[in-house]
Amino acid sequence: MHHRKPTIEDVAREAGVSRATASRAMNNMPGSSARTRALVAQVAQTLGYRPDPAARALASGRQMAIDLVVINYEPDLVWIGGHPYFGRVIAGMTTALAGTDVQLRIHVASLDKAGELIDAVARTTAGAVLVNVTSDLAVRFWRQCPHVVSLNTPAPMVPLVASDNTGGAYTALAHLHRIGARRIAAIHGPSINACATSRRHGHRDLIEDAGMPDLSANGAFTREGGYRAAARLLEQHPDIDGMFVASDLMAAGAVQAITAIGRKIPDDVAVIGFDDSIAATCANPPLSTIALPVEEMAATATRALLDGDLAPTWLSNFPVRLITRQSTDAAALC
Amino acid sequence: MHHRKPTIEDVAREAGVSRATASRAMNNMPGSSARTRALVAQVAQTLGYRPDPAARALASGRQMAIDLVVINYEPDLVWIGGHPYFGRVIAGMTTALAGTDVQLRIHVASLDKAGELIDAVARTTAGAVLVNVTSDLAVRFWRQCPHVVSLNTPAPMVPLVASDNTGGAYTALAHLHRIGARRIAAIHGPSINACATSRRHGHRDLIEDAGMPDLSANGAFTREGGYRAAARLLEQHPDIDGMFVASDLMAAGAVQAITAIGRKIPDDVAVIGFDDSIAATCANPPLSTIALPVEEMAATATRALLDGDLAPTWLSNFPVRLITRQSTDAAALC
DNA sequence: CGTAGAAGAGAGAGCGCTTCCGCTCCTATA
DNA sequence: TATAGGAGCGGAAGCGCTCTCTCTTCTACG
Repeated sequence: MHHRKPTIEDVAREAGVSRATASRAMNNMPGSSARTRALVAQVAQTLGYRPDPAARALASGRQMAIDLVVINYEPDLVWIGGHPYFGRVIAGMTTALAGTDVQLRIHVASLDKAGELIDAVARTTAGAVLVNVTSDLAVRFWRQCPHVVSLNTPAPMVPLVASDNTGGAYTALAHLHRIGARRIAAIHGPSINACATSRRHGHRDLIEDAGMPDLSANGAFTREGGYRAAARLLEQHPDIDGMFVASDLMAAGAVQAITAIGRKIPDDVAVIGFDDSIAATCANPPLSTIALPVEEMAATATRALLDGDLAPTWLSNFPVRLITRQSTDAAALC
Repeated sequence: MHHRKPTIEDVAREAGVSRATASRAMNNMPGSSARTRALVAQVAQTLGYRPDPAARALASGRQMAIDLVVINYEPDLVWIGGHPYFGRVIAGMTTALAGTDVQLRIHVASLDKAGELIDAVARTTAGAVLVNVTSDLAVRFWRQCPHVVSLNTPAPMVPLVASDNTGGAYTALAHLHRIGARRIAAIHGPSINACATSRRHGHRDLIEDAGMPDLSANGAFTREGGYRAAARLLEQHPDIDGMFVASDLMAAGAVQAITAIGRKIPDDVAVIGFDDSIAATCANPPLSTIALPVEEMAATATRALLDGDLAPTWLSNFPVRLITRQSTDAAALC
């Protein structure tokens, strides 16, 4: 037994055939008899042979990989696990990649190591999707590797797949207004986040159009952030009858804060979230929200990468959709 | 301008140096002057040169990748996005991989394509973590590539990283019993799922020990499943004063069903979930639950793969932890 | 002025695999 | 029986890169 891991050469020698034949046999290619095929398979098995993916990729010229790069602003990596968004992105990319032999690789880094990661991935990737990557880092990536798409975060020159966050926020607030809410509070996300900023704009647009006061608070995109912000707002403005929350996770917290002080949802306070993530359906009552086609967006980005048709300023504004549940409509089904 | 993508050869020629020099310069290796380094970088830039990862991996012998294989039993791939578990697994693996130059690749397939995927990945991987992969498929994988760890699903011979699901369920039910619940209903997960089965055992153990009746229902691991099962149970057994639900996602649905008919949580019915996923904190009131160290388990599995110390029957039983929130303790902080 | 030593650059041998090309041999057909 | 066609296999040329070894040149010191 050698120490070195067996190569196809070893298999061929042991089976008494040529490398070419061994390769054909193991890959079930035409031009190899069932007999040899079995023999080679047998030898490979006993030798514990595993083809080297790198060598195979190099020789055959196929086998690409697309990279998903996620920057994590929170101190704890666990955040990734707690956030429903990434799973949806992965699901979308996986769908687009199904059937191709392109692999999906995941890279996550905290903000302080983001630069390193960006450079490392950009050097070697055949194409990448950027999630949560700030504008400047996205540009840095693009300069090293133009084969990249940013998800939801615009950056100069970098191809972008985005959804209509501004319009979504406007729609959400319009819905609250339509069902009669006039004292509508808003909880925004961190301004470092491009989506949060767009949603803020949608909010501003509607309250201007409807002539309503600006009752805003800010928080991190977490349940706790939503809870605290909502509690504070309710204290400052006891007459609030509607609440727009820029993320379902925060909205779930807001719902808890509202019921904790004995207000009824939606009768006393109607609440609407954003994202249509799992947090929206798990909240109690379930949250009306704005659905983003995250999977579809991720799939589109991936397909663009595969096809290579990335116009320099290519941009795609995915439409969002209002979902009505019990947090704004008591009669909605559960 | 050639059609073919530029190789290091092209860069070297264009820069008037040898391949070796170009390689050294671009990889910032010692033995190359700042002058050449700049020149080569410049040429590479204008040529749009991107090193071929496969060739590089082959030549250098480094660059591994670890694969995460997920089988999706639900009809819709979106499920992956909706389920908090996978994000946590990825977070754990990422943590373990940080600092190494080992890549993380993700593979997802539906049940009907699972066999193909298993074979394809097993043929080429340097090591894999199996999530949600049934026992027989895990064995099939292991036979082709013993460098594998199954997460939470035991399979003969396949190295396993599991948590104490049975003990967790017992603990959860004991907690309900301790706070005074005597008519405790249970909602179990699908029996195809190994975790669900273990939790079922924990439930059976406790109701036997405590001499309580078996008020059980089954459902898929979804919010809807939990909602329906809880509604049914409450109708059949109006005197229920506690509910053990085998997953937080289902428990979030159960909470909605309970409050929908006007019962108070935890005063009328105390509820406890399982997983400590995001669904637990988003529920209203927030759910007491059993926390699984999913990230830690995934990290352990990954490290084992990296180190290569996989004893054939290696097994690790991670302890679970009771988390108390308002669904069993009205006084708990939010 | 002579020589040791270091530093920079080039030649070339692989890494492990796929695949094109051509050879042999076996079978079916005239 | 002669021969075309095809199936099965081996030889060998790479795929694009890294890295060791060798050679050249340049600096520094006696």
